[in-house]
Amino acid sequence: MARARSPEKRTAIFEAAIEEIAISGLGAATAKIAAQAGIASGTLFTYFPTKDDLLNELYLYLKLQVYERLNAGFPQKASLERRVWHIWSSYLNWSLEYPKHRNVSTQLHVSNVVTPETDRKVEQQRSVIAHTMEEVAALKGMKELPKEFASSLMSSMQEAAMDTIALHPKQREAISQQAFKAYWRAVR
Amino acid sequence: MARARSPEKRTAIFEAAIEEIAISGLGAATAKIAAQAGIASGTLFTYFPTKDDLLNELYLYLKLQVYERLNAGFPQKASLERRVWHIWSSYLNWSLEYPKHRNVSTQLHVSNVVTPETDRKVEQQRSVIAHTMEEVAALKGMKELPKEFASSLMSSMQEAAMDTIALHPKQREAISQQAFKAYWRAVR
Amino acid sequence: MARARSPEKRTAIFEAAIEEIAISGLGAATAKIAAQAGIASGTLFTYFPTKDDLLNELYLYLKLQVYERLNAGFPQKASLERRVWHIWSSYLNWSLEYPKHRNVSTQLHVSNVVTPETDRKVEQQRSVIAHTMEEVAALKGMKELPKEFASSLMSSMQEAAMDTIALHPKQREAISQQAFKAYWRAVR
Amino acid sequence: MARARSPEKRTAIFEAAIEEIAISGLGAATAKIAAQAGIASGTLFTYFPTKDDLLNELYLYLKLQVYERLNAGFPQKASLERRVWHIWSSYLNWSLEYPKHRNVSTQLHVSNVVTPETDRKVEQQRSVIAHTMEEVAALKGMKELPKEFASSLMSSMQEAAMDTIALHPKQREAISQQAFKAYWRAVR
DNA sequence: GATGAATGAGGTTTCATTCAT
DNA sequence: TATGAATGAAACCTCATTCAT
Repeated sequence: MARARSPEKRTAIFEAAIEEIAISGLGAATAKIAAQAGIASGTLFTYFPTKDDLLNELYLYLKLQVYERLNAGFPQKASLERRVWHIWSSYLNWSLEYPKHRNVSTQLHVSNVVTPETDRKVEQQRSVIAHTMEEVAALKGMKELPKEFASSLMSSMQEAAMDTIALHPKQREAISQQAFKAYWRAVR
Repeated sequence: MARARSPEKRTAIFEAAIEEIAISGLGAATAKIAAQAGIASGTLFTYFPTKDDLLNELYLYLKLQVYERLNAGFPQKASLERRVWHIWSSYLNWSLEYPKHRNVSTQLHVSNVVTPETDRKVEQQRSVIAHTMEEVAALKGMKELPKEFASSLMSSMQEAAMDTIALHPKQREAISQQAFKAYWRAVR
Repeated sequence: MARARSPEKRTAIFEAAIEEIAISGLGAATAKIAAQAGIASGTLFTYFPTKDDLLNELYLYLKLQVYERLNAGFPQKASLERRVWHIWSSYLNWSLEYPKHRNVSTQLHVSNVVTPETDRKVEQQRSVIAHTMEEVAALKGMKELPKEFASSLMSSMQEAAMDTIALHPKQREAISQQAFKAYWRAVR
Repeated sequence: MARARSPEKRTAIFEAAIEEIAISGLGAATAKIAAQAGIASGTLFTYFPTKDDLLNELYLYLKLQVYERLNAGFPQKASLERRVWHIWSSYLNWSLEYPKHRNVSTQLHVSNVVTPETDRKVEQQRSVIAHTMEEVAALKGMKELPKEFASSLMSSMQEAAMDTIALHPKQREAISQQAFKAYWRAVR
């Protein structure tokens, strides 16, 4: 499959897919996605051979976007707590800025369309935070638990924080900080 | 009088739906669900006028099942920590015993098919644990946060625990207990 | 097919069918007709073995009702014009009183569900007016035309009158009389 | 550019619909219509989004065909009687040449599927004959009646003529002329 | 490469009819 | 006899994908 010509169109398809999937779920019609992206329905298939391919690449697109955000301004030399706070707040802010992106990301995660191959590719991009999270996993609060738990715990606690922020949008910053403190108590 | 509508068949449809949705997602065909339930394709629609109705009632079915479990043997008079542990372990055990139920419950939760009406009905059944969770929300670790956070945090930490147990099934009991300790540190 | 017990229910089914067919056309569901008639859906089939049977008997029911109306007070000994006027006005009044009945009657007439057998039965009831209409067919205006034309002409001119009355309901009586005069000019 | 939507296929669908509806009524299956038109079942819906849309456009198609016929060779400058005769005979000939078209046109007219919107579009095409029919409405026989009656009367008398011709096809021309004379007596 | 008409399998839902109660 | 749950064929419509232009 020759890489398709216009990267702008590729991105437009992703953004259109996010829009449509947020409304109609993963059953969103490719024709609607194409229309929303401003291209013909057939054109979509010159960029992605299959709807499943689109969905997998979309998952990658969403995840990489998050990791790029985490990389940007990552305080390599700061204390562990400050580095973890960077990860925490970067992801939380992304989720709150792009609620549809997060929703679609979750739908894809829960569904069966994401292949192990795709999961592996995502995993490869985690390197930036992987080292930091390993340090967290070695802290007293986590050391009796498998090392994956610290990461899993962070994302799930962020879910909780986001749900709460959704109900009290004005207290966004305070909730983010207090929830992080709770996380830090749990892991330390 | 004609044949009465059988509750067994209703349940069979729910269980069949869980089976099929776990495999194919919310797009699972009603015809397949009916076949799996051992009834004719049309019969499904004498129990649920619409696929969306089925999905909403299925969500209720799943949630109520969990709440029943929590009620059973709830230690009303025990210490707060013991009561919270009951909630924690009851839900975790249910999820691990019925992984498909949990998966489907999550798919429904993330999707747009669950109506506010259904959500309200679910909320009504939370009374059992509501009181206990309010006590948790008043603890030092949570009192700076909106009161919904304590509940939200528990279910999200359970997600993390379950994900970890999925990777290390043999350490199930240990992970459950350690993760609960982490929760308790976070809220206390 | 043993004649079903309750004639009231039979009539209720006919009236319900008229109501439903006027709304949804001949595709009206038997279940809806039954519901409208206040009986269970299965019961309908103890009165009529088949939907087509119901439709045929309904056609008969509607036609006989009209002929009964014509018979009532038919001025056997009056002049031809007065007798024709009786037929004209009786039918017109019936149609205007029961517009749904007329509509359904037309739908059945145009469709393919009415069997020749049913048509023959209807024909048998025409005897009352048959003699009078034969006299009309012998008038100067009609004698160059096949004898069926005079009857056909009358019903079609009534259609025209009814359409016009529908637009000008207040002039009902005047239109009826003027249209009859036009008819009489055409046939005389 | 992609394949253009072909007017031939559109027409083929209309003709197929006429064929099928003449046999099975308005309940004729879209799949059967598509097969009869020589296209795939789904293709029908690229031409008409809905069965109801197809039916409405079909009604328009049938009506416009008639009006085109009336326009062709309309003797603008001839006497009123000759112009009315043109309308009379054009429509009658069309109906007799295409009995299925007429049958379907009637079924659609009686049914509830034709929207007011469609009726309005049909009305717009009447301009050709409108002027002539207004002259008829001003004649002595019609002047006591609302002006719509003259038109309504003509089409209903044609119905009568056609019914009679159906029984005596060999006398077609004679019946047409005699029936027209009867019409003329009625309106003059 | 881009387009969008064409395809037909498959999805949800309806419905006449049957039959256990 | 009356009931209405059960049936499954068939209806309408959607949609991923192909392919002529």
